[in-house]
Amino acid sequence: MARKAAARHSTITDVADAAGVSIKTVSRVFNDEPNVRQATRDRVLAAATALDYHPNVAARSLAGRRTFLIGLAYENPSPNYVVDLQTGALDRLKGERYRLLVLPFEDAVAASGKMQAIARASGLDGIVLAPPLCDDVATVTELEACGLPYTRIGPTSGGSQAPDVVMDDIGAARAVVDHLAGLGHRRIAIVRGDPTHASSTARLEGYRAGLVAHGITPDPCLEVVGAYTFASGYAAGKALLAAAVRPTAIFASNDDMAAGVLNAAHEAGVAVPAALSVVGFDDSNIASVVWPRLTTIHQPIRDMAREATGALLALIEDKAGSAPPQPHLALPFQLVIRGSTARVAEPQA
Amino acid sequence: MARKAAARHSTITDVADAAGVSIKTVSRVFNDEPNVRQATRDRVLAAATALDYHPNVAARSLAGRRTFLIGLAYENPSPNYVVDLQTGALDRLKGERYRLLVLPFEDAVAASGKMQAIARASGLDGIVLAPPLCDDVATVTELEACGLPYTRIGPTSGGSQAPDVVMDDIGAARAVVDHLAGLGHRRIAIVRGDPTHASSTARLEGYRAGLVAHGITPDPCLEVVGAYTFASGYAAGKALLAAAVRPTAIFASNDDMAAGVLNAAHEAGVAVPAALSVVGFDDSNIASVVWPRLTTIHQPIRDMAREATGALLALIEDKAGSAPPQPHLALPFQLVIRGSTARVAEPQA
DNA sequence: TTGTACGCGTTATCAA
DNA sequence: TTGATAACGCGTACAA
Repeated sequence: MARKAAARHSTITDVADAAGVSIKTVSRVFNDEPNVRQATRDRVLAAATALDYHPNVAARSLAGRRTFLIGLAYENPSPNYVVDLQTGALDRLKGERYRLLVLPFEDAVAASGKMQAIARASGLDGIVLAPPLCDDVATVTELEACGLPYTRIGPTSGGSQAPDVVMDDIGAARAVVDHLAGLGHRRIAIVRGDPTHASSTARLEGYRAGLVAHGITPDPCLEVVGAYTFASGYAAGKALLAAAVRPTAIFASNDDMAAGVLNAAHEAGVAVPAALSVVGFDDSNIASVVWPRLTTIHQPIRDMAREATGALLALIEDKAGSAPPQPHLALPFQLVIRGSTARVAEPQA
Repeated sequence: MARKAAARHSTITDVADAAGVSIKTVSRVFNDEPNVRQATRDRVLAAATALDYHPNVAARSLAGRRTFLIGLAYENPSPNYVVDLQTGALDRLKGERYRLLVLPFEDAVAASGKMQAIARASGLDGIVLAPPLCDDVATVTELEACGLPYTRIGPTSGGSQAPDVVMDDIGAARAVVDHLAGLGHRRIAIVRGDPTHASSTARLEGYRAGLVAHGITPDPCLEVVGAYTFASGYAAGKALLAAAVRPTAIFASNDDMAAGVLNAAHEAGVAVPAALSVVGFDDSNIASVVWPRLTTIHQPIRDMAREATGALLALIEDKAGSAPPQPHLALPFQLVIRGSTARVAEPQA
């Protein structure tokens, strides 16, 4: 197999010569700078097309001191969530010169303190931090210190000047409890997410507040810890359904765990939603795919990623040092009622 | 908010000065080149650490004529599949200097013929082509012509010199039918995938061959076209179950569609697997999350992506022009039997 | 509106 | 085992 010796690509000089102009003019054309006569511009473009010229990314990066590369850092076990994140970011980048590097981490601890090194090694102009890295203190302070532009998706912790996009997790969890209580449920259990994720705590808080608002005293026995994975939800469901007094409703802190609860219920012969209501969180793909389809909180992950990416671009382009236009953005959640919740069978006193 | 003027990073020159050597020596150290005395190497490394030196990616790319960036191009509606693909590729890249750019396409047609431009605009050293782009003639011939290194995951079409990693789709589909026939099923339906994907055709072929091998005549009424999406599987399931004579088993060409079939069955009050067996394909996350869990074909997507990425690296590094060591690799599938299949209720003559 | 000259931070060549 | 120096292709002052 003869690998052809990849005929050297034409450069800006070639185009300049062919068009009879200086390289600076070619540069102007390709950077949409003003002060180029239309005729000249056309000539350059024609020459470029004829020569199949494409600006060399590396040279541009070196001379321009920017790589047009941004990173998306996350640590999440849910494929649906991850793809939504990526889709949102990529969406915003469409039509821009920026490219996206995905940076999945096994666990946030592994990334802690190494983000700057990673950014430099990868040549990033900026980073979008998704949960739970957005709440990692070491990462945030490091980024803050080295001046690398970054934005955060769904952070809970403060201590950062960076723009972020959030959703009201507490309010959303309350809305879940409202819905359930409205259906007559009083023994409402929660399956928490990974405790190291701030969202896990926020949802627990909203859950408790919701209960209290409905005159129900939070019961520690009804709060079981999961890990945002299907398996952890399954285990939690099994445990909850094996209890002497079963809950009539289970609120899982994400859809994957809710699916696990659903499976546990099926195995135990507990009918959903007739004998047990189940609620998820995220409205990821999985929520519409299990049976019955999950009542859940729609979290606008794509939109959040899109906005966070947009804010990052603004930050990067912002040479003047003027404050970013939208430092903190809150996107609304939405309770999506599907088939996994119903009026409680035997209302309890 | 005072954006700090990002104190200029130290360069190779700084390190060279600090270590009392030439920049070439520093370069040698950072590129693991031989012929550097250990003492010198240590001195350089110490200086680099002290100065917090990180090689500039852009400069390396420009001078070295390689970006250490590879692309992963795909067009797939299933998040699970996509994440598996990415994970496999990233896996292989771990510890390497290469970085990964994800290139999702809305539809292969949009990418057709533009791959080279994209590669150049993104500064790619090479590309991994996942289905269905791996079978796009325009893309392959274009890549072949411009000499950009690429490898393919699961291609069906030939006409390419590039290394690829495949799985025996036909054999896998036959194995599904074998399993079903072994359980006494004779009215076995298939939900096909997107007809523009080569895998769809291969699985259909294996399905038919399997039937014939068991003395069953393929029935066009039992072959319905889907699109590899949950919704299409749901629709297909509804149609199949509404027929006068129902199939006793449905083989969906991927898990997402199988989940759709499952939902249709639940809605129609058809018990799975008691009254209907359902089989998926891929063994993606979704297969273990629905109820009952899906009997399916485990497709080693991560492994395939890992191998294809490895082959790409070999191709890129291969300056000598020697033939790639493993041009075509076939990875084995595996039939995973779970709860969605069972012996047929009323065997038919 | 256009062009000249320099620098960006490496790798590569060749000599020492 | 090391080093001087020329590319690499493009952006940016500054000049014309």
